[in-house]
Amino acid sequence: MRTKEGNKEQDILEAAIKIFAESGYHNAKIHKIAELAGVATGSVYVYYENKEMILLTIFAKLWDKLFLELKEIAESKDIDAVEKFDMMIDLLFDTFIQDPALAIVFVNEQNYLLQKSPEKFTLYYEKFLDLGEAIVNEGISNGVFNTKIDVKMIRSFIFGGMRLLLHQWANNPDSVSLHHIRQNVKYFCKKGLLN
Amino acid sequence: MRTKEGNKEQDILEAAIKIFAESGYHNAKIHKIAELAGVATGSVYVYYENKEMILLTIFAKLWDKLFLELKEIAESKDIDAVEKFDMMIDLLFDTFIQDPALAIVFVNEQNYLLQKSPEKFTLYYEKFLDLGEAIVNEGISNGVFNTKIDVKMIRSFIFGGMRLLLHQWANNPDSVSLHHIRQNVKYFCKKGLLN
Amino acid sequence: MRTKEGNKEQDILEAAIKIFAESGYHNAKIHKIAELAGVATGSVYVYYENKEMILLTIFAKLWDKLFLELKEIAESKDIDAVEKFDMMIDLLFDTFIQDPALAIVFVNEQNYLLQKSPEKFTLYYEKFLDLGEAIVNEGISNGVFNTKIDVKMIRSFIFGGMRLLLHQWANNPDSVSLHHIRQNVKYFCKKGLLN
Amino acid sequence: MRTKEGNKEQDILEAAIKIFAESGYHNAKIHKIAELAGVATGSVYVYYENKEMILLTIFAKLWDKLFLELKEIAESKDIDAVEKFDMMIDLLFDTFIQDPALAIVFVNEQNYLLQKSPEKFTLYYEKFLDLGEAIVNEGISNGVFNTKIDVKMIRSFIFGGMRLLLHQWANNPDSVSLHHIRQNVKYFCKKGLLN
DNA sequence: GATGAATGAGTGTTCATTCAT
DNA sequence: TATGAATGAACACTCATTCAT
Repeated sequence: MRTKEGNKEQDILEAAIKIFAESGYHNAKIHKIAELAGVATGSVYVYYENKEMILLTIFAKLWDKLFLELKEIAESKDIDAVEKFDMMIDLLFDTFIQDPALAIVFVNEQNYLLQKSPEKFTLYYEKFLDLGEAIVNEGISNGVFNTKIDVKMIRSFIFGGMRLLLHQWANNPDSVSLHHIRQNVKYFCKKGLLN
Repeated sequence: MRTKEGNKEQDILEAAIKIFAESGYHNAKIHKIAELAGVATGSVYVYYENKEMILLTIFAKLWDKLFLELKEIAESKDIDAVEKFDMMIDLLFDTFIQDPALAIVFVNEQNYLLQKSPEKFTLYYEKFLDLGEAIVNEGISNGVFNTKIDVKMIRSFIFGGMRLLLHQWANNPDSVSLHHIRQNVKYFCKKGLLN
Repeated sequence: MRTKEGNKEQDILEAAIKIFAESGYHNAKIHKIAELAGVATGSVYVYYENKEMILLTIFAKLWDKLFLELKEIAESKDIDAVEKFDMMIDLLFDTFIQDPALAIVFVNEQNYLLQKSPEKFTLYYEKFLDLGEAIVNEGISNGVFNTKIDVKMIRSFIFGGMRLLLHQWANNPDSVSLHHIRQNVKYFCKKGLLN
Repeated sequence: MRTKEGNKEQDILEAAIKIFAESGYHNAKIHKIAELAGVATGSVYVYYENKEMILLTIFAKLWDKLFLELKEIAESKDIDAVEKFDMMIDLLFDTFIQDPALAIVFVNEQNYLLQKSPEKFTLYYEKFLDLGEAIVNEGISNGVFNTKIDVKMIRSFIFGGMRLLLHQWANNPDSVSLHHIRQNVKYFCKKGLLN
């Protein structure tokens, strides 16, 4: 039989990220993804049920990775809540710094997926946000973060703020230093959160 | 007095906001917009060059309105910077509270437009953000806001955070009180900004 | 507005009959039908929901016409059952003699439709067969047709026999005289039916 | 002894009959046939050149079998023509009673093959019909069947009639007794044929 | 301006067939 | 022989846009 040489499944996913980032999900053509991945058009459908499943897989893998890494941070015993918060911000920035195209797809298409197939999707990302919430709650319990804020709300606020900054950076990586963005976000958020 | 034609132009725009909110820009059908507006499909093209121009017009009007209202706030002599900041937050929330469908379109499609036709679009929205920046800078000059933050960055951060909260609210208006969101945002941001 | 000139709906149907007859329903291409009808591909879908609906419409019109004409025959007071039977045979032959392509489509695709969408289809054709059955029953009541046969069965038998003969004729109209076929069918069936 | 390979060839054929009966030839998927046969998709092509050859093989085997059995009947010295006719009808009914799926394929796809590849196909089935014709001619020579009918025509008529009845039965075997169908067909045909 | 029938380029998806192993 | 991953040509159907009236 003709066997997989290399990893077509992964090649297709990476090609899709690039094409989705360039043209947006709705204007991306399957045959362009196949071309970039170096496979035949039909092969895309050997690995993915349809176009939407490609997008869903991109997000599932992203959120899974983020969740697992944040989990390790959140469960560390010898790190205080403030530092954990810092590390969470770093985790997000570091993830996208390594793959700006992924950052663009993430920023542009997350809402679409959320509206189109919430049932397949919400889980992945709620789990991540829940961990972030836990970190802030830990800080509140320890008396370092103040009690006046609604954590569920602020976690979304911070997430949304970072998303937009990432978007601006991913579309024009040379105009701002990601390090600078990161410092500002940390400073601003911690000032808002600390007692 | 608005002529009959003027009404159609507006009817189409309002219908488009609803349809775009429901289905997303890319899945919205022109004939559905025409139907909802009570005009023939072809009439849409009497008033708008093409589909994208409808979306662009929605955003242009929105940002224009926001800009003009924020300008009035920013230019008031007898209001201090902190209060101006509060009023800016209120302006955004009040605008979208009156038209949740508009809020959804705004949140979901802003990025698309920004990427697709930045030349036609960026102006509108930069002008608004510039005013917001000016308010914060005023606070810094007056010594009430701290100097450690990069205002350009934080204006985007705050904007992105509010956008996501609005999105969650617009999709499920009953789950959270907009008043509650607003209080939290104000509290968190001012704590982050104040000296 | 661009109005229908001529009768595109009918043109498409006639083109479809020809293309279906030539290539069979499954190998017929919509764009070939459009081409033959002298319209754009998309126009086919202005008049017909999809490919299957074209086929269904062909059959619906055919059976409707046959039913109405047979009804007139069946209800005539001054014609005896044997003559009505003759006229029924003539009706079928005359219909297809006028449109051999229709005969081919009818013979080749009736089974497919019957299996694929019986709910939309059976009605039309059952009504025709019921009338044929009534004619034979009338002959039985009058004592001219014999009582040993199951009319429901024989009506299908005769129908199937005629269908195959029509098929052979439609595919090769010059090889046999339809008049000859008709005489034989009438002779054979009446001999089988008469007391 | 059948080799393993021989079994696969047969397994595929039997699976194809079932799948063709269920979905129709054009909607049948090769991979479904392979699955049902318990072989890999590619193996189908080890035994059959292509999809059409599978169908052709089904018919070739069927007509071959029918031909051989009818030949034995036709050549019997001590059976008269009328009885031979009866036996021919029985042969057809008995064949399909044993394999209703085959009956469905036979009825639905015979026309398609006839049109698509007459050169590869007509032979098989003409030979069978010729034998049937010979039986009727024998009856005519012997003076038991009447001379007014065109035998070539009536053989098709009878064949077409039986085909439709078989189709109705195969699709709904419980609604009618095949025995009953058979009696009616024999009675009707012989009455039509006899002097 | 207003209409809506007509257009036709465009694309996601299917699936018979191939072929390296 | 046997496999099943890989292929890519093919096509039904969509829909933004046009334009004759």
